[in-house]
Amino acid sequence: MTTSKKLDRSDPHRRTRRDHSTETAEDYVEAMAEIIERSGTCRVVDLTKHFGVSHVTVTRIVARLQDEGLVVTEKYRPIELTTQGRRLAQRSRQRHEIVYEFLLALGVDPKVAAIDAEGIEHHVSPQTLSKFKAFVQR
Amino acid sequence: MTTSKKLDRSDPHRRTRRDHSTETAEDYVEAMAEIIERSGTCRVVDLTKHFGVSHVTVTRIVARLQDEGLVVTEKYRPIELTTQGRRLAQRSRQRHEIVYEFLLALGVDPKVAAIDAEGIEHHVSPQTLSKFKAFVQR
DNA sequence: TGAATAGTGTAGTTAAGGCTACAATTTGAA
DNA sequence: TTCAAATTGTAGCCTTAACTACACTATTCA
Repeated sequence: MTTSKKLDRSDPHRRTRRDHSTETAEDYVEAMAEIIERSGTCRVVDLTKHFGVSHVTVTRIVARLQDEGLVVTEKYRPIELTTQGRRLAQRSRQRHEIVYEFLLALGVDPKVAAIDAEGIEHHVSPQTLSKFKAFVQR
Repeated sequence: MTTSKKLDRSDPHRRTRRDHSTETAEDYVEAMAEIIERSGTCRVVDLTKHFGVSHVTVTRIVARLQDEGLVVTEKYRPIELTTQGRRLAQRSRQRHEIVYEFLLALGVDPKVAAIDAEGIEHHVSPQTLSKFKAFVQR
C-alpha cells in the first residue's frame, strides 16, 4: 500500500516543504513586476537592493527562474518576465495584497502587517485566502 | 548612516529569512514534546515517521538542536528535551493551536486549516497572534 | 543464546541560498 | 574618446536539509 496512515500523517509537512521551493520564485517575480512597473526595467542591482542580498545570490536565483521559464535575460541585460512569470507575479501580488489587507482589517499595525504578510502569504491555501477576502469585505 | 532607506526597505525580507532558520527547531521540539507526552519517549524513528523524512535527516537536525541546547541525547538512546527545549516547544504549540483555532473560527475546513497552520505559525508576530486570539474569543 | 530485524550512525551526493574576492562588461563624464 | 565607476559575471566556500548506501548496535523471539 502506498497510502498508509504514516504517509497521510506526514502530508502536511511535505506540503509545507514543497511550498518553500516556490516561495523564492514568487517573491522574485512579484518584486520584478513592481520594479518594472515603477521604473521601466528590472536589473540585478534592483533586486539586490530590494531583497538586501548580494548580487551573486540574485544572479543565481534569476538563472534558476530562467530555467523554470519565468524570466528571460541575457548577460549584462535587464531581466524580463515571461507570460508565465507575469501570471505568477500577478497571482502572488493579489494574494499578498489580500493577506496584508486582512491583517489590517484585524487591527494589526501596518508595519507589523507588512512583515507578517511577507511570511504568511506563501502558506495560505486558496480556501483560506477566500475566507480572508470575505472578512476584509465584511 | 547604517539606517538608510534601502536597508529599511529590505527589513521585512530579512525578518522572513531569519525566521526560516528557527522553523525547523520549532517544528522538531514541538513534535518531540507531543511524542514524549503520548508514548513516554521520543526516538529518531518517531520523528522519521512524523515528518516523513529519512532517519539521516532527523539525526542531523537533532545533532544541531543538541548544539543549540534544545535537546540532549546519546548514541542509540532516546532524545530528551532540555528545559529550554521544553519552553520552546510549549510556546510553539500554543502559537500553533491559536493559529489553527483561528482558521477554524474563520470557517476554514479542519484539514485545510491543519495544513495552513503548519506553514503560517512560524510567521505570525506576537501582535498578530494576539489579534488571532481575540478573534477566536469573539 | 544467537541470529534476524529494527533502529541508528556515517560517508558521500545534491540543491538552494547565502557570502567574499576577483574578473569582465557597460556606461557616463571629463 | 577614454577611463573610472557602476553593474554583472565567475570561482569557490559555507550551511541547511534532503537523499542513498552501507556499517554498526540493540532487541526480540525461536
